[in-house]
Amino acid sequence: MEKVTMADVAKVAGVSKSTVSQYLNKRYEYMGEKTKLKIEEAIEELGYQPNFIARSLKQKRTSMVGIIVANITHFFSTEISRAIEDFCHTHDLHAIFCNADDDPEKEKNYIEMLRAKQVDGLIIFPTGQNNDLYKKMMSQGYPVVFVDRKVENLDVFSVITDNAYATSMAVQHVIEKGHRNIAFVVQPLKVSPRIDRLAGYKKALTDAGIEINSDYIIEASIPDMKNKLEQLFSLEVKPTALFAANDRVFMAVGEFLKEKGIKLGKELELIVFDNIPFSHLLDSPISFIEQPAAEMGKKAAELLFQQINKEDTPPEVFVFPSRIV
Amino acid sequence: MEKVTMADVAKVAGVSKSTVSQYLNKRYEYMGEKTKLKIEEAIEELGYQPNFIARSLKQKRTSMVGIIVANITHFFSTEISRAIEDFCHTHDLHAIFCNADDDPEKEKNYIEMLRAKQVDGLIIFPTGQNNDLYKKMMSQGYPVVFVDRKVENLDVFSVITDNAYATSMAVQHVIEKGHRNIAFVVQPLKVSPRIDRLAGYKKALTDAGIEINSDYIIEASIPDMKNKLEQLFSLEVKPTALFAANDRVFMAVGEFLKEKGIKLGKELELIVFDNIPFSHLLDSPISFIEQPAAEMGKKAAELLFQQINKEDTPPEVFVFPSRIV
DNA sequence: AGGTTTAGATAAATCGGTTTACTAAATCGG
DNA sequence: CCGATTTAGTAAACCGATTTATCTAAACCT
Repeated sequence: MEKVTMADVAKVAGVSKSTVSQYLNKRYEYMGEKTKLKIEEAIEELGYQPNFIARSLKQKRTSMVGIIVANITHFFSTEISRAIEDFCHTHDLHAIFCNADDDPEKEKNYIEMLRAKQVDGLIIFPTGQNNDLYKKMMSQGYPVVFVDRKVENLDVFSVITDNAYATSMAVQHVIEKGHRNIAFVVQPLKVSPRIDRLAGYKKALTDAGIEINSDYIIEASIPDMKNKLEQLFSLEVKPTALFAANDRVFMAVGEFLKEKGIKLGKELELIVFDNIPFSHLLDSPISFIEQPAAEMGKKAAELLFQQINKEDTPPEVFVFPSRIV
Repeated sequence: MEKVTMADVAKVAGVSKSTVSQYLNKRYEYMGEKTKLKIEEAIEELGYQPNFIARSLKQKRTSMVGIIVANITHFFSTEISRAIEDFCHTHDLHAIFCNADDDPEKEKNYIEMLRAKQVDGLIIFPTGQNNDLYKKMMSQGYPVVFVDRKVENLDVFSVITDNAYATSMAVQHVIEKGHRNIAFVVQPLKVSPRIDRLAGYKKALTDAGIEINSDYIIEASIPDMKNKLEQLFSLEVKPTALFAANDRVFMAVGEFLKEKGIKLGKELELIVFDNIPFSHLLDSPISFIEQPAAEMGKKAAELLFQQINKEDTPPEVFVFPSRIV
């Protein structure tokens, strides 16, 4: 395979390892022109490629950051990831993405493996179920930023959206259009955005003096969703509007409606909380709440970068506004 | 921060570093029960986490593989990535994803940095513009698998779809429906799938005895596409069917049609080559050619795994069938 | 008893760089 | 011309593990 090491280069160039190292690190302060050239040539001749692993071991710094995404096929996540990547690229950091699949076990696994790999910091879309581990990292002063979801009782940099507010505004909007029977469909309330969105929904109804009807609130996992929707739409008073709390819910609802032949717009008004790639191509009149994924990703990366470079500021939660489209 | 090393554990447990190492690597062959326990306790007490970097340096093996994706926001890519990730996860490999943005410079950059990081192998969606570098890797016997695109004159494991065949079948299908004026829209013909799809389109027309009209073939970058489409739809004989060579093209075309108020189905038949997340929710009658992303990703990962484990088989190209939906 | 196994553990070399402390030669001011 | 300073380069320690060759003490065998 390949085994050219710094020692080989040194030998060929007729200098010491140290000098080659200086050269590679561009410490030219005290270095003769001829030496520089000789090293350059030797590197060229041997096709030498430095070994990052060795360097990292000594420097205790890998220039890598880990990103643990809850679901890599979720469009919002890839948008954020993309932004993080861009930032890292311009700051000489390398991003490693992992997919935790919303599974706390996997999340734990990845956190541990990334730390074992000595990544310089972590950006996490937390499952929220690994509190001890989170706390341990905080107390060790390890650089971490949480994205998309907040975790209670934890002093950590976070980047989220105003889930409750945006939802409440959107629902209020629908109420103003004359709707009274508004359904809210959500996956199990395990993470903060879902909880906050439900809270926003309830607030909007309450503010408008509409009673909250628990029949209209569906909390189910994706496989169970169809059944629950079946129930919802066999109520004697059917909903005239429906709020899908995220894109997966939207997909499930969309499939269901298509199957049942329920027409959007006339029979049912639909609001979706999430960025959807082809949303503007859909001709149905669906409202979307879009989160500023790019800005959020950039911010998260910035916050991590600051921590890695020991700019000591107390953890803060950054809330970005979502907008209704 | 954190600085517990194996030496610390050894000291606390009252044994030598070597023994601790054996323990961690589960070489229990010659190890007393009491020693095992002492080490276990010491690790627990100190909260010791092994340093992967150090291990990798010695073992010359990082258990990491790099995946260089052409475009991370491309749904097809994330589906493949997901499958690769799954495979790696079950085989104790860790996947690092990078986004080359279809930029040969970035691609080169990432290849070099991943190799410097000593990843055990690479799965690449190649830009096709770094032939020297590809060749170098091949000649060094470095484990590599190409995905989605093939590169000429290069003996390398590849996983692709039958682009020409699938396109040709789809176009044939449209011809059977009675269409004669079929447009083909594609981004610059820089990578093999685009070229092959165009070839498939031409073949279907020729086979059906339809003359190829170059006015109906649009090759443009996404920003230029709108203008070109404008031209296409101001021809005196407008196309009645349109083949979008991938999802980006589809988006551009979709936007254009929406703007112009051109109705799909009646005025224009649309065929798209690519997996689209919400395709089944669109009520317009669009045909999609879907590639078996999950299988392809798995296969690619398998091929890489085999190479890493030195199972010597000559490079092969695996062609997966796409299906029309 | 004396020699051979064998179980259990270890010292030391190694991986490929970085970094520190040190030396030798060249330059300089007076 | 001498001592001080600057310039150029090096030897050796180090980072935190793995691995090999070695060692010891007890068990085993005639």
